[in-house]
Amino acid sequence: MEKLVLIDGHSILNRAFYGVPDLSNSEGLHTNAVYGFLNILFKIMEEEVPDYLTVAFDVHAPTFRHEIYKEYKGTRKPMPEELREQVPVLKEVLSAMGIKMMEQAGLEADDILGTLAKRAEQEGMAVSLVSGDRDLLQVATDTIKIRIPKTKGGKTEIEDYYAADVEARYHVNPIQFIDLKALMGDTADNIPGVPKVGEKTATDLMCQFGSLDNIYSNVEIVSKKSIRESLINNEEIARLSKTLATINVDSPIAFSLDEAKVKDFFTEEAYVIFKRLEFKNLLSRFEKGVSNDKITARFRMVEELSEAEAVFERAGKGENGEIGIAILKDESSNVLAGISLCFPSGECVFICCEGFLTERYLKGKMASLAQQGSFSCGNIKNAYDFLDCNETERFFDVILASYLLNPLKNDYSMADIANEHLGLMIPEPSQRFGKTPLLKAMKDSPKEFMEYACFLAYVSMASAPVLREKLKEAGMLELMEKIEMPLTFVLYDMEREGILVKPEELKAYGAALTGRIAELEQKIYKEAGEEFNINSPKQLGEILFERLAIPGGKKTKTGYSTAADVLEKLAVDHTIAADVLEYRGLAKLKSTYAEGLSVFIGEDRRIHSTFNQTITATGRISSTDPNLQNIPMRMELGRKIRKVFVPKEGCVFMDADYSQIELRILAHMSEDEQLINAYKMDADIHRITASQVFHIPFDEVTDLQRRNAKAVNFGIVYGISSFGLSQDLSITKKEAAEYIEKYFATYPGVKNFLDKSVADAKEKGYVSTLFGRKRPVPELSSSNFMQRSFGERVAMNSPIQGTAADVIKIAMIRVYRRLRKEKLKSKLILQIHDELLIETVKEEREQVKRILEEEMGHAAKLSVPLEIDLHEGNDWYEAK
DNA sequence: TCAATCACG
DNA sequence: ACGTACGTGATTGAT
Repeated sequence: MEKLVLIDGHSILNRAFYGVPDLSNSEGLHTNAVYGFLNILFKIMEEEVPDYLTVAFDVHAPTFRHEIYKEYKGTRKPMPEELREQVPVLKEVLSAMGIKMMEQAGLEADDILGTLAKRAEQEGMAVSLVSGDRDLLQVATDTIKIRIPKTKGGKTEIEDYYAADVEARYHVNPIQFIDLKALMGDTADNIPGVPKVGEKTATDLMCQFGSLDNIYSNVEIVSKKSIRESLINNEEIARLSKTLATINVDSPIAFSLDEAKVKDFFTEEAYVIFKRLEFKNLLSRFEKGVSNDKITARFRMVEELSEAEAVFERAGKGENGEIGIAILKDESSNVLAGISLCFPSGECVFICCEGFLTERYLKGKMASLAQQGSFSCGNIKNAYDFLDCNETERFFDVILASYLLNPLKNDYSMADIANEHLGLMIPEPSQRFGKTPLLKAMKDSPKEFMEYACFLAYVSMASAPVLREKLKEAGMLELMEKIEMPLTFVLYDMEREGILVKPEELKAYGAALTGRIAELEQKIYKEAGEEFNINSPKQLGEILFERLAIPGGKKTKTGYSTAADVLEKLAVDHTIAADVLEYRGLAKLKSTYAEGLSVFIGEDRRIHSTFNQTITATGRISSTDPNLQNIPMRMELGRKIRKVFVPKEGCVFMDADYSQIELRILAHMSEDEQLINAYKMDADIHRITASQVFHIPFDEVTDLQRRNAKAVNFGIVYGISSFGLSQDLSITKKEAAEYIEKYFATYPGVKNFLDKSVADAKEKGYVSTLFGRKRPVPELSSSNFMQRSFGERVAMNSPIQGTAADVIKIAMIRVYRRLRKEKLKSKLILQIHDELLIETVKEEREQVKRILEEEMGHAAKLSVPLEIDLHEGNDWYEAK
């Protein structure tokens, strides 16, 4: 039987766009959607080997659906620019590959596809219809198969539906599926449904009545009153929706099967385009061999002890260049799958953790190997369990390097580095193995796993010199070698140490909240006059602003804002708002802290957070699982949680935080004389600011003036705007603008510096810290005012916040090294942006205190002193 | 998976 | 005129 494959062009392109991570060629053209589309296309072609192929597109022209329903959106919902620009590119590619495309004014792709599918079926052909859109299910039959590609855990899996599969999944046949959709509606296409009817109800109705017509013929026997009424009141809508949802399988289309005949895709023309789009691994399809083959040919698996010995011996002798390594651990069980090594020659082995090659053996070998030679790998912090060695100078973390080169990405992967810095295309592990755990993947497909493991080591080896060169060019090599790399081991050690907590007291803390929460809950229900979910902003908004009709209207795009600042205003006149605020506060403490933290307490009664080094745009570190950088502090009740964090037996906590580090950095970077002098006075900086800005003697500054000055100081660091300041101080925009003007008149150097930062960012596209860390500011070239303003604030803030991050990182490394050098047992265990917490052995108190003062105080040479506040205590509460 | 909220610096 | 402070992460409810 001959076979026709039909593809819904826009819908698959759309899926590919959201399923494939951002990708651009060197011209800055986005290519991820086209790339993803081609991958799906090739996969389908390999599976189906069809005789005919056609891709259908929608046209930018109204269809009959718009004529009968003007709100109809069809598939023309707003498309992000990054996707829109890829549509013509895809068409160009398909045309070069000799693939038949169809589009016709007045018809949607659905109608073309449905019509062609039915015609082909009548001609006795098998049809596969590929779309991301479930609407097409209505044309499924025994010979027309609807194929819906899904990105499941990164892997493209295709769901197939013949008519029987539709029934199995939706309990209705393909024809009934139209009625089902008419009842439910479709937000994407702006097709209205019957209110109160969702998938569940619609399915029940269809099962009972069989069709929309039949439902309305017997509407009086619909059992649920609310549903019955909704159906009766919305009959017109339901019928209209049915018309809109019905695919026209009898469209007037001229179609020549001959043009759709599958030919060889890999034409000269296509080659040129693929090359321009930089689809390197697709290019290989034009040649005999695959380009990755040359690399993978030198990969091999090691399972024998003798072989492993030989590899380690060779690695131990040192090679002419860095050795790439990768440690493959199963995420959930933390069991070692194996280790891969890649020699500078490109020769690469995966040593399987099996038999005589035990975890302990491999660990020992790697640890001794780490004593000498140079290594590169990704996420080295996770490898230190195997390389117990803090000589970070010889190590190079390619993931970290790639973060420094562009700190704005959401994630960093070896596949990404391979693509960006080596021009290779290798699959992400999720694409190879889906959600299968590593250990299982290794057992299921050892060859594939070996290739994956070796690629990790290979990419580390091959990309390290490239990345090092790029860092050098960007002036960030020293930042990498002197700060980021040494910090990896400090963070590793902090994670390993963890912080001791008292589980019983944490539990008691949570229990103490429960009573009051229940009390408030009842009180709020009573005030509202009904029970509802207080945690739902949607329901709360409806209660406050509709049921109780409290003025204070809309704010967010989805509905009413019930954020704290809104409720605080309402609380003056309405007890319920005050109660909700209190409830929220307590609920937050209970869920996030009391209960949230307790699940992270280990068998050693300590919490081991993860400190992430490649998350923030500015260079700060972040803390997750759990986040120990946002433990309550500002409110007394919340602050009490800190009492459960305690030093171990024989220790005290010593906590040191920089005093206004960001403002001091501003003083230094701006070289503003007045501000520098202010800091040399060694007095309350906000009071000095108030005194200088408002021209009042220092001793006569009122609390209000000080508070205002403090807000301005904060505002400056955030990238000042009169609106932001006016919000913070509850004053008018005009008054705020006056404050800012006065501030700038007092500190002209600051104004100059901020202006220069923005101008610099506009010119170069990035801003830099004192230590050379860069942050790109792409928003500055946006045509959108909002985005551009944001870019300006970022340009003002990032050098300051980023330099502060650099400084404390330097301090951490210095403190860490001093503790080791002086052979102290005290441990650095937490960093909270401008603060370090040391679990200090009691006998070492004086030494640790001196170390903190010296190393933090001298971490950077600024034109103003770096002062720290030091506190000691028997728990974290006392030590702050 | 996203939006809203709120904890921290 | 546009409509906002900078940087994070966890929890919750709704889709």
